[in-house]
Amino acid sequence: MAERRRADARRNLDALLEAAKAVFATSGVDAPAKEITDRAGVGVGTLYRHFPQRSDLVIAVLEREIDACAAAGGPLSADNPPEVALTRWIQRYTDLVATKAGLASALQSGDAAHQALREHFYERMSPALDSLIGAAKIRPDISAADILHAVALLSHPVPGEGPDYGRHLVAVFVDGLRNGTG
Amino acid sequence: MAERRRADARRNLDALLEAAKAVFATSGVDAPAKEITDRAGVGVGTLYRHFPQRSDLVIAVLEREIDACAAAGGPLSADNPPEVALTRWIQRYTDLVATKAGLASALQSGDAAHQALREHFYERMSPALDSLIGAAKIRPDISAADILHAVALLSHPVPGEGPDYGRHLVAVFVDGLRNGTG
Amino acid sequence: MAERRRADARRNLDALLEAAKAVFATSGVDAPAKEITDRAGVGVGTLYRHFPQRSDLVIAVLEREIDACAAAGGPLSADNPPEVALTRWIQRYTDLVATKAGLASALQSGDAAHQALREHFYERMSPALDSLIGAAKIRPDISAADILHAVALLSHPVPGEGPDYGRHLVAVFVDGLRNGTG
Amino acid sequence: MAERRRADARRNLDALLEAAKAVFATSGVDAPAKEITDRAGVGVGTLYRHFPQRSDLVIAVLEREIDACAAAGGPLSADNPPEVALTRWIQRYTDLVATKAGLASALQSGDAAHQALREHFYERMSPALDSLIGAAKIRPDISAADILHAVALLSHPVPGEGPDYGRHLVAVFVDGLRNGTG
DNA sequence: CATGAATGAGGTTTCATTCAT
DNA sequence: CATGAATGAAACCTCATTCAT
Repeated sequence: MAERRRADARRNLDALLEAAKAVFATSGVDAPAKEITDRAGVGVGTLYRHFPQRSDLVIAVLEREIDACAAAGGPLSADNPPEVALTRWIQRYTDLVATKAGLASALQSGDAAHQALREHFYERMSPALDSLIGAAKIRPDISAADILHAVALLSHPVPGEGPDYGRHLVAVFVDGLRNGTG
Repeated sequence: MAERRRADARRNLDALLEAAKAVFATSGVDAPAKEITDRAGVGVGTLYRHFPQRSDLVIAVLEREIDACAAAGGPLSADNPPEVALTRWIQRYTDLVATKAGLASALQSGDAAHQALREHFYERMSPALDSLIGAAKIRPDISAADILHAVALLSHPVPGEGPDYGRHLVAVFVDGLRNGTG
Repeated sequence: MAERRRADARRNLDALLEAAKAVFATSGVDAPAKEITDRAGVGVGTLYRHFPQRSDLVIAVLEREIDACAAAGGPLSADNPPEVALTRWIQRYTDLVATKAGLASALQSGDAAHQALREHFYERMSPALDSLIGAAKIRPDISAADILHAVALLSHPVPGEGPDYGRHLVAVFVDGLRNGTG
Repeated sequence: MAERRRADARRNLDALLEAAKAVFATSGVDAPAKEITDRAGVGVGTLYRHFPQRSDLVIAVLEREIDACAAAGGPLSADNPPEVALTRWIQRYTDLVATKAGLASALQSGDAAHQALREHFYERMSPALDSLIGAAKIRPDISAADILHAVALLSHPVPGEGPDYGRHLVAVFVDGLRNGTG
């Protein structure tokens, strides 16, 4: 009985995460709560029970992908020369930020509702990027946090353009990272 | 006589512009209309009389500075080698976008309410930057619009940081412009 | 000098009446005051000086047309057989009501502000219609006032339809007038 | 349990319908939403939840009576000769429109907010009247919709007169229906 | 633990009316 | 007498959030 309850709760939670993922992609992270709960087929109360703050939901939705991206740093630096590893990882990171509509703006917005997300995000990403930076040679006046921040900004989706546009701008920035050392 | 009345109207209009400038700086360009009118000491109707669309107000607040920035391109390219002129102008542009809180986000938001601002902005800035690009040698896969867009993104104010932070990131991007494809 | 002032005032008043006539026809009697004054090329204050209450303006506008319509009865009955004169006059009256969007409601509302209009309306129209009715043969249980009222209602403009629609319905009613006598 | 909640909701909904009915009768169908919700003792949000469009509320208020009137056509044509059935039904329809304040004006107003009401209304009434028209002989240039519209107009309540006045005018119109073109 | 109806603050926009010039 | 800028009440609609069931 208690198990059944837990199973139901789990199912609701999964439905919410799935729905939120889809809605965030189309309407951004500030989409109305109702849009998410309707799609998940649950009441709004259920959303608020599981995710009292909006960031809680955003974090939960993106957690796996954030973790996967952070974790990709190890294999990349094991299999590639440092510069290549860094470039590849930034590309992966760019794709993450560019394709998860709303992530970029949530990271950059001053909104207190996204504070927890920002903290979580940088906590995971900074160590991963730091070890890549340590191996590769980049200009010393730029930190991991700087890169994370800059790439997130440059990856902001642009209405008329596809995700390649952000990658293009990021490539210029990455070139600049090497350039300054010369 | 009619002059006197116009003086009153002018005073209100100035108060509105002043208030909007201040409010935009603290609360962004999407701040509630009431916040602006209260600060200006006028009724909401007065705001809507002068600025029916939100963009109209944003444009009015920033117009002089936008125009001044665009106009600075000529003297800069007359007095400096092309590369220096370009760099200096981008610095000036960075300062504009970075210090006018809300401008950066208004440019990047897909919000229809800011469409007129975006058009006005790019109409002024693109020609100015285009002639600087033509003289300086930069990678050919980047247009004036790309630079305007990227710098606006990188200049997004960051809560904990001063305006130098944006300049720092922009400097890296500008270094990347000089590279071919690395 | 005083004459010049009076001439100017008269011109403004005429412009207001002309503008109100046009605006009432398209936007109804509750159209924004600004719409009328803009069309007249005067300030709103001028409107309020001449017509402190909205009904004052409605009355002034409609009085002219009512007088013109009532006056048309004489010539029509002089130049046509009685039945034709009646039909033609009702057509003219139909056109009056159909194009003045607020006349019917002003006549029908219990509003004391429109009392003067109602009195004037029936004072002018009833004799005109009465002499036309007297010559033509219609059922005796219907008075001039009944016809004026019914036609005004049937002439209410219908969004999707042209003025012919009202004329069509009125034609049926007019047929009913003859029919009842048989 | 869920039943209890639904009972509350039902009570609110009934209160809204009751309040709307009363308010429509005194202030017309365009009365402010707040006037209705205050009278019902609920928040505005509750009104918008149940009736997103103004027409939805108007329809809900009048639905039963509209349906009852439409349904009366069958029995009438079963029990009476065609002409009598048509006349009786139009009388019944006249009473409906004349006594439900606001219905007549909502039907006639061009307001987009009442579009759905008009559609609902004509969807129900047209078939009922059509079958009565088919049996009775009336002039062919008049459709069911024309009659519904004309009668609604002629039934507009007149301050100084009772409901018989509208019936009188409608009777003339109905007589006109039997004529060809006179 | 889930539900979803209810709330009501909050934002926008429109206009009738006043009144200083 | 004319002007039209200013006012601010009023209406609309939307959601985030609560809480009784």
